[in-house]
Amino acid sequence: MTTFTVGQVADLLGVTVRTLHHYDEIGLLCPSERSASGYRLYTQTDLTRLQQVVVYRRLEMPLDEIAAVLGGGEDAAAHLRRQREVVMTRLGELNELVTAIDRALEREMSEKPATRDEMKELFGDGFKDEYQQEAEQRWGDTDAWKQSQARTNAYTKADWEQIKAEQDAVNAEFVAALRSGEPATGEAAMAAAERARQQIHDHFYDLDHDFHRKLGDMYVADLRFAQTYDELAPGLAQYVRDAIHANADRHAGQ
Amino acid sequence: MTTFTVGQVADLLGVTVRTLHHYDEIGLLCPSERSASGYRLYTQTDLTRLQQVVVYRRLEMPLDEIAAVLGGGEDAAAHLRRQREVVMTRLGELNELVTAIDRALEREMSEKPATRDEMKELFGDGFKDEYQQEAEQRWGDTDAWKQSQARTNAYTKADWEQIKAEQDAVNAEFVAALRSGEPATGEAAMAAAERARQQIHDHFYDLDHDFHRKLGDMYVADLRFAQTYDELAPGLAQYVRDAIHANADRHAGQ
DNA sequence: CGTGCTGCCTCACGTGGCGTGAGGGTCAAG
DNA sequence: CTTGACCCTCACGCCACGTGAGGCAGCACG
Repeated sequence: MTTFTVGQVADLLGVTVRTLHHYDEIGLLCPSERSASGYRLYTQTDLTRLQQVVVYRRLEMPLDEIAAVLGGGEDAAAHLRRQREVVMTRLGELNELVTAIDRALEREMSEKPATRDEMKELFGDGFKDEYQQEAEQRWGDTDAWKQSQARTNAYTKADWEQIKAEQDAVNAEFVAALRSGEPATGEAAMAAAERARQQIHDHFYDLDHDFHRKLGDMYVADLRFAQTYDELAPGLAQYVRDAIHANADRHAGQ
Repeated sequence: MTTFTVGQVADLLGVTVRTLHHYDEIGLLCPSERSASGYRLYTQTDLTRLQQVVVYRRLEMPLDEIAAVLGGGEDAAAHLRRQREVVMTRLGELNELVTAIDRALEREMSEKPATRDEMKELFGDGFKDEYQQEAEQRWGDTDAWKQSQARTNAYTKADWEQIKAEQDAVNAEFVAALRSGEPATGEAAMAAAERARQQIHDHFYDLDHDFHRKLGDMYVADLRFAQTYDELAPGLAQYVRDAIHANADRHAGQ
């Protein structure tokens, strides 16, 4: 029987000598022979087994699992099919990784996190430092505030543009509903209210229907909000507040 | 200034507390404040930095390199491109591995016709009896269907393995073309489309370019096909469809 | 027969990116 | 004033080896 020493095996299968020692240590692949002077001697059978190990290893399967599947007494074809499946899923993961990198690259190229000036340009008078400070004083120690700060901090200019667009869209829905003469308790107004809530929930902080009521009340009570709304359409602030309450009632009733 | 404790940060960014401790230890991300009692307090600046770290980590970049990127010049884009290449290389390796496994499988295969169970094992969810039946209802009275049935009945397991491998190879070509940024009307994409057609033609039923268009359209229209393709790469279904049409156009023009 | 040179052996510690306690302080709620 | 959920700092464990150190084995050359 022709046998091979560690070095030869290492060259043949593209692994290091240390790796073979390691596999021997943990009992994953013990050479079936030893020379008189203690040299490891690998037979053909050892080689085929090692071949399997190498394939599994390239799939980043942990060694104990490899030992398990090789010990399971399956035929070679079963191993190969299993290996194939593992490779394919790994391929999928790597594909996702590539697209993730691509997205990161894209963002790196065009849109670094938005600066304060860019925000002002976007939101105009609606975005004021002093207002920010006041808000922090009022809400600063709440979870919602922290969550909001954490998220918005990472938003890029593009993100903000999209958020702004969504806000405008929802506001347009409110205006349309109001203009059409539908009451604030109507289906369209409630749908808009729900979308408004969802949007805050998605982009800023967890917001349930109960807390949304308080926000709605504030839109009326706080002149700066009321003014912003009423500039879009007279009476809109109150209308939005009522729609929010109606929507919250509906979800509470269910 | 709003600050966050380890637990909050961990929840927000989906890492463990120990990881934050580790990043602090190695100096990759040290919280810029500490409470009187020694609690780590992370500021928003820390959060944005950590977010960068998390992103890079998802790309399997070692921590010291991440430190280099975040600490050194602003050349994050270059690093991302390098990472992309690394991942692409691994993708290539895995593709080679797949074909190697497929060749090994082919050798292992016996000559007996494949059973239904074996087919399922091979094609996974892509092969469903109900889908087979639906296909028969839709196409059962066409020549193509009969031809396909006649041929595939005689195929051995080894045959199926090879067909699957060929399919995967063609799909890989499409993915590569898509990734490279080449349009679906490009040479590589059209070549892949032609190979796809040729393959169906060889293994299943006579398929000319005109009918191939309809198949392509179905890849987009039928969610089951679209999903299978888009799992390989987002937008692949549409890309394949367009490549098929472009290829058909070319052959019609000649 | 000695002298190198290469290859093999066995310890045994190092590495990266954390996981997993141990032992003990801190903080808000009840 | 307790209780339970957090937080702290060590410090060792894990995997799959890498990387020597110190010492035989085997073969060619002088």
